[in-house]
Amino acid sequence: MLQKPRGTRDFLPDEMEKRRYIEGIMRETSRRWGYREVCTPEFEELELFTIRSGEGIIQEMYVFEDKGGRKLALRPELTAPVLRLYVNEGRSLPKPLRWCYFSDCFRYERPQKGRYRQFWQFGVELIGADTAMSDAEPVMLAGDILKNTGLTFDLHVGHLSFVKKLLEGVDPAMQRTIRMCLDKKDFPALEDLLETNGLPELRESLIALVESRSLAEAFEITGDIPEKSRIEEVFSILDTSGIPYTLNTGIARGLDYYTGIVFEAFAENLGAENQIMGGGTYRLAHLFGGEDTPSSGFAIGFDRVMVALGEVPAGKDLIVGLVIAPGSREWALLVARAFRDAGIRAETDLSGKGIGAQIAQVSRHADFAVIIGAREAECRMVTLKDLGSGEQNEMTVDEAVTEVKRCGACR
RNA sequence: GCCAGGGUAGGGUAGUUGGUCAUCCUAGGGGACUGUGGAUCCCCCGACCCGGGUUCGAGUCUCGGCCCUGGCCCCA
Repeated sequence: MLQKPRGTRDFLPDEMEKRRYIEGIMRETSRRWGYREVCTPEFEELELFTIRSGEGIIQEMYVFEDKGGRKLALRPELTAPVLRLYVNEGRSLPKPLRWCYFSDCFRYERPQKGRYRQFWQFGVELIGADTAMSDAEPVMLAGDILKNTGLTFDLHVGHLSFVKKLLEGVDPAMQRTIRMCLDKKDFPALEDLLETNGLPELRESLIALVESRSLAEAFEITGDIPEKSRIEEVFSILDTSGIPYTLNTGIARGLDYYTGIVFEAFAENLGAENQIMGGGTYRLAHLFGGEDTPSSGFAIGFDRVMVALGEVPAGKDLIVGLVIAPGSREWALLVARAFRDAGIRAETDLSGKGIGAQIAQVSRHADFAVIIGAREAECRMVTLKDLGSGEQNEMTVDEAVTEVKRCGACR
């Protein structure tokens, strides 16, 4: 038997309804902040993804050549495509641009809990603004979205300038290695690293910085830095907004295009892959042929959010099953139309069996049976049977629709 | 790429020191049943992950692969 490719998943209706419900919360929250949806191609020129990350990431992407010999890749993320879109089409739009997206991405990696080869990201990009407010907005929006999904999470916010200041003058490759240790809070490895590279004097200040829990503490360690007042303003906005967050000056965020604010969110019960969101301020547009443009954004690992949420009480549809006697089909179709026009999910019998068998069938999943037999068809009525209580009455279609809607409203 | 534990109908399971036609539950389909309930009864469908090896004989032992679940690495 054919199987789905490794690291991919099928979704049955029950699960799709939950996913759409949560997705809807994310979309609606973004809409309320003024973020409008964009969509980019499922695949892009390979170069779009290697241009800043190097050839190394090719082995973790789905790369292929089309019939015209073009080197293409299934998108492994969405920030680069969205910025490419901005450079191609968005430069003459009034700034700032507030964009969001919800799309699938592909990475050729070893699957594990919360990590799949096809996965969905919900993200936003705020392009063309460079103020404390524009630094803070995506952080606040990310917190708002995650909160509205009902998730329990920790939001960590940091700024790259602190660590950069302490590592001034250190070889860039070494800086990255050090930042990775800080990100993981792997202090033994950090000590080793500093020791063997003749930088032992950094040990105390770096560890103190990462452990610091207030801006004042952090600035005490780094001394004055040019971005100080901007950073203070951003965090003061976050404080004023009431969003719960933790200062974390150790956040490294994988690659180097982040410029200032960086933030991440973590959920429980996710095992090793517990990061559900990451973002920051960055500069990318110039790499894709645009002007140097300040931007800021984040992406949420949608599948991880779904895993972390566990059971989601997806709103159950109220279901009406139409029980149709032979000869009443014409009237039944009109009745079905009336229910559907009223927004009610109505399913007609397909078996052609007897009334009793149809009711038995319908009662397995529907809330109401609408019985349309010869008697009802003749006088243009229906019999509405509440499958919960067993009560049934003959009435007009309008009355039946009203009655079902009334029940739907009070559930 | 590495490590650990797994893989028997759609789901869940039994299978002895290797020995009929592989157990049971559930789900699914059909019927008993042409004006009223999810029941019951009957019938049907449906599996040893794949391949080599040992053996008279492999679901069982052995090796390799694939896949699943976690973890490491990485994580744009």
